[in-house]
Amino acid sequence: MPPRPPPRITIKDLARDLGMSVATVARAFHSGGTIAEATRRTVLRRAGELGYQPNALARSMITRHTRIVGVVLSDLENPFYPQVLTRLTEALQQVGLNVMLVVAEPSGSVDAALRLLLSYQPEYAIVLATTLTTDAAEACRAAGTPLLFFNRAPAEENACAVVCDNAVGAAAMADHLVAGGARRLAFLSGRPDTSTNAERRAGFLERCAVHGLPAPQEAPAGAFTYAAGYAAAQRLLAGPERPEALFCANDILAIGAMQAARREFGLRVPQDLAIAGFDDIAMAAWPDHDLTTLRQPIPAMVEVAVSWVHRAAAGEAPPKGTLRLPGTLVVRGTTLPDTTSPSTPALENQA
Amino acid sequence: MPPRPPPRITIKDLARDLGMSVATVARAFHSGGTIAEATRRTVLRRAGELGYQPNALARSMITRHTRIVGVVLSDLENPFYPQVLTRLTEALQQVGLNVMLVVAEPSGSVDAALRLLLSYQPEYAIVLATTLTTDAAEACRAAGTPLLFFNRAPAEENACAVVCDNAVGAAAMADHLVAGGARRLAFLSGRPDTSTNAERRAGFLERCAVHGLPAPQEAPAGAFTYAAGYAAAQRLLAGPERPEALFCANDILAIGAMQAARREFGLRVPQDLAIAGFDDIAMAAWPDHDLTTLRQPIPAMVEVAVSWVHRAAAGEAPPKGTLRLPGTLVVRGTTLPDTTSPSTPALENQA
DNA sequence: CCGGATAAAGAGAACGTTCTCTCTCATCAA
DNA sequence: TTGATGAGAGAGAACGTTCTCTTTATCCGG
Repeated sequence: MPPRPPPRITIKDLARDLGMSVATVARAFHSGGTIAEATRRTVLRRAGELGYQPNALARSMITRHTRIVGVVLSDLENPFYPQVLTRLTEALQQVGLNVMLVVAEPSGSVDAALRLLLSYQPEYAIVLATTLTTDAAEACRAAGTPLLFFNRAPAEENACAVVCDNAVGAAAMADHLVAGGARRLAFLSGRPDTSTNAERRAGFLERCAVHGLPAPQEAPAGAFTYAAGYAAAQRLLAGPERPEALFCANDILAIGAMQAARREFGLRVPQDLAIAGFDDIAMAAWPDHDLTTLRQPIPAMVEVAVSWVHRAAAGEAPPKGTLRLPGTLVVRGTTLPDTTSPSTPALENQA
Repeated sequence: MPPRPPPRITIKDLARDLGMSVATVARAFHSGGTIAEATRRTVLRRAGELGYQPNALARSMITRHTRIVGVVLSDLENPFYPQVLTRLTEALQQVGLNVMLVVAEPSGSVDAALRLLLSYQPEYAIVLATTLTTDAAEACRAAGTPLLFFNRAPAEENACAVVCDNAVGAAAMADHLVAGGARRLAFLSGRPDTSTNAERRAGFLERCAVHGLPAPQEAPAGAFTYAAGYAAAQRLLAGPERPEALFCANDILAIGAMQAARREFGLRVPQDLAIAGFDDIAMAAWPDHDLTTLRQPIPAMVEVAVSWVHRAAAGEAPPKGTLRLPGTLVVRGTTLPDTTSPSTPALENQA
């Protein structure tokens, strides 16, 4: 048994110091309740002097609101997610919510960590960049913690998710590549078991069919990493029918693929091979990559997520279903500019 | 006032269901205390069926141990820190500690967020990649929360910190650049107010003096970003005396600088200009960068940090002072290989 | 001058645990 | 048989808050 740390100053100490009752002092710290303005000021001033601050744990016990939001995360190596995590955390902090982080790396340790998280009675759990096992999801349900999937559309019907509209974005990218003159397209896929990969692929292939093109070649990278993109592109480009344009399931893959095209095959991008990604991570805008991509609407996605969490903390039931927000096509130097007249079928949601 | 969520199942419910006292059920869940093995199994089985799990908040109230560790973070855009955060969080999870995240972005909102964190009575606060205001540090002291600086060596005497030995690492890099034949060296600095920048600069300049070289040129980037590195290198290389080797305060700066050298001046790296960084982020190993750098000993740093936190949770006083762990020189393609005989003064701590 | 509002403050229960005592009862040596 | 022993279980306080209820002080119309 670990020994106890020195006791911190409590509301009782403060009340005794001020010669007031505990109830009065407590009233000074939260909005409801009737207290004279002068008294409140006295209490707060003295609290500041003594360095007293209400114990959030004790408060949470009785209010049954912890103001804790769990964030479950894997794949922080993909530069897209640090950006998301930063913005999400900041936005939650802004409304007085605290983030408890669970890193769900490779093995099945997710469940243990999630269970630990749930024991802190988080008001919401935001799952970033990963899906949960059935057991884990069930544990959340049993604990009464609503789940919000961010950037993943889970298969379950009554789950709640915020994602970029991957299919529409991928279709827009198909349009752009075709408008640049490409006829032989290819798709470089990431982790096959992710909704992001599946939706981008489906949206892309479908749009290619609409354009009357042959089915794009496919290069499975298996993971959303630079190395996987490099290797997959190497295999693809060594094939007999080299594509003219390559759409990658995300930016990191695209950057890896581009490097493979340049180094291993001496190809010029975009003249010999147009390359495009998805996400618009910061790196995509660097001059050495200058990557055409589809920007995910992170601010909007974060805003939606935070507002749902915030409203749930106020008692509102979380919405069901998957909300798809439109991304933006960002044309840079790795694809050819549109040459055809804009006669391709109109497509919504690109702004 | 937000309405109360539906009540979760408590230890009382479980005790009533089992026909046992609350005390007996409680004993089944923690190691101390005397309980028959059969009883414990019965309790745990039924708890599993009913989905009961002890409320960590209530437990923390009485044990005075929250098993919460605060992690204060800025600059998650620098790819070095996601890696650190991931490993740190995983390691803490492994020993049953939970991470509460505070993002301290630009403005003075750090203090508010930190105060919110402190109200959850974290057992430790790990400050990553940033320093705290005096007020914030004082608030931690008053709250009895020990502070651990990670990758920052604070000026205060009695602070506790784990860092890479920046000075020794920078000196090793100076040796390497000199061994490659360079005589005109330069240093590209990041945020001037950070200990990492100051120590790397000092170690580098000092070692250059030991080699009898003229004082290196200095290019202030002002921030640890790609864009800042690009711009600073552009200014530096436009000057009259172009350096032969450029040591950058971190990898992101180096990658930006390298791109500026290639694009803006058509320089070949390393023949016309050798470039080196610090950190060894994943990107440094990519073939398009292939950056010589000094690898920070993240696993060792994390291990030390976690062991301190873990021991503090067991009641041990946190150590004072700054622990400097040696990094590793990683030679890649952006610097010339050693040409001189290894006659330079010996330098410790490079393994 | 009185009775009833109303504002302000106090007393004590409650939240869901763990901790400290106390009690019961089987075991066992003498 | 008896008393000491100890394992196992129960009762109730405690943690630091907020909530509900009650009490006290103040004001005002009639």
